[in-house]
Amino acid sequence: MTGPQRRRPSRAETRRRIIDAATTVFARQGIAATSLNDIAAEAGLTKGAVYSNFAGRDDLVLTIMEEHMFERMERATAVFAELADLDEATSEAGARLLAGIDSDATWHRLLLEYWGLAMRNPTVHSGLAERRARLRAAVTAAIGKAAALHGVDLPLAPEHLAVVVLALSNGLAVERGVDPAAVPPTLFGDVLKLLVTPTASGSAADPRRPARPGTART
Amino acid sequence: MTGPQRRRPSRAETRRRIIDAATTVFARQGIAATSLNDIAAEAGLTKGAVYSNFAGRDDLVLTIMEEHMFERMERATAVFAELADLDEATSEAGARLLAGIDSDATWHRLLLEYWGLAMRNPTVHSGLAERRARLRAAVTAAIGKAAALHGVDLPLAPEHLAVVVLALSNGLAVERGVDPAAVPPTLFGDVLKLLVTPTASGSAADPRRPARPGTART
DNA sequence: CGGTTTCGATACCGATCGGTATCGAGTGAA
DNA sequence: TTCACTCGATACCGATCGGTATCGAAACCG
Repeated sequence: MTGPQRRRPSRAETRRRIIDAATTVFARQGIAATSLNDIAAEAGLTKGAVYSNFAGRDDLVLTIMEEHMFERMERATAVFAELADLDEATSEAGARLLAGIDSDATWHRLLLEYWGLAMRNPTVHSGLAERRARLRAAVTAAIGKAAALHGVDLPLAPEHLAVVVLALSNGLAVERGVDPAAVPPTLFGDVLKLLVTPTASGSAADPRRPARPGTART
Repeated sequence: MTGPQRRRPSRAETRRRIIDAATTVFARQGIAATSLNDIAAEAGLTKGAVYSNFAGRDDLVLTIMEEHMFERMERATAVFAELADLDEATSEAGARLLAGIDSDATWHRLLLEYWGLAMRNPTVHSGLAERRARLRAAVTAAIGKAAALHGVDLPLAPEHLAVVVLALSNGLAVERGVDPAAVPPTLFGDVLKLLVTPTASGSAADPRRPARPGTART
């Protein structure tokens, strides 16, 4: 006996092959420049297989982005690991975030292109907003936890700090894509350190406190 | 006499109408989703007029982005105006930058989409890199000038601070596009303040510098 | 084994794309 | 007034798009 050899791949296998192929081609060409034929060809299948497993192009794109966003959120919280020293924690987190910018460069491109779609499509926008809010909440929690661990008074609210970290992650990815030399390896960590270090004049989020008297010039 | 009435618009006029129309349609639909017919129709012309004034679609796109980048660079340096008080300067700069994020929201979308194209097209990439380097230099100079004016020792090198400001501008634009409520109006200014305020433990970018002894300054 | 269902390949559709060839009206100079 | 030239409208091209209809083989099931 040759065993229970499948003559036809299971539906789940086919679907996964399509998703993986689409991910590959999206990373190579971008979402807008990729046709269903490109995806099917990459998967060694035809358009028929795609339409048998997905409602259409939009459905396929949405599925892929959802999956990647889910996978990515889990890693995002792991960045703010529990380290004993605050300086080490910030520089380490910064290093990991910058490393993520490089290793997930294609992902950043995809996300920003998807963001562009979301800006013009309410349905896509609401989906992205929901995912993004969840990611923001996760990062916020991780930051708050790390701050409590090191017993530091953050000059910014954890939720605001989370927004800044996410913004920097995307923004620095853009700058690094344009000119890698413009974004030195320690920059993210340096900025992080400044953002978590309490100032002599108190919280920046509480502007009622007077400015530093030493530098006051009229 | 009815005067020297032009029976046919000048070439420059037609070219400008096309550029303006393309800018409008790009802002509405994005670059990738806009066809030459869309542009021509918006301008009240036809494809023939476009091909008579531009080498092709890519040439038109490049022309528009170049023009906008040039216009934008001039405004970027004006953000760091000369204000007497440092706190006021940072919050004012932050407010202007955030206002720019809102008012130029469509521009940010266009720039990020163009960035996505540049990531996959070496020619576009080099052009964008050159423009971006110039913008970075301009912001760097403006920051250095403002720092000197206020007599403050920046914890980060002006050129690095410029990169962070540019990154935050794009990154916060993304977050604000997803969820405006996630980016409070004072956030940019608050972050800026933290980034220009010397820390008690010394400069993060230049650890050799000793801790700041009070307000003493060279 | 046989009838039914599933699934993906194939062929095909209308629409639209960027780009080109052509042509006629508008234009400036002789 | 004439003539060479400019410039944009028009018609058209091949290619390609997302999507659909169909059909045969494999798989499932009683």
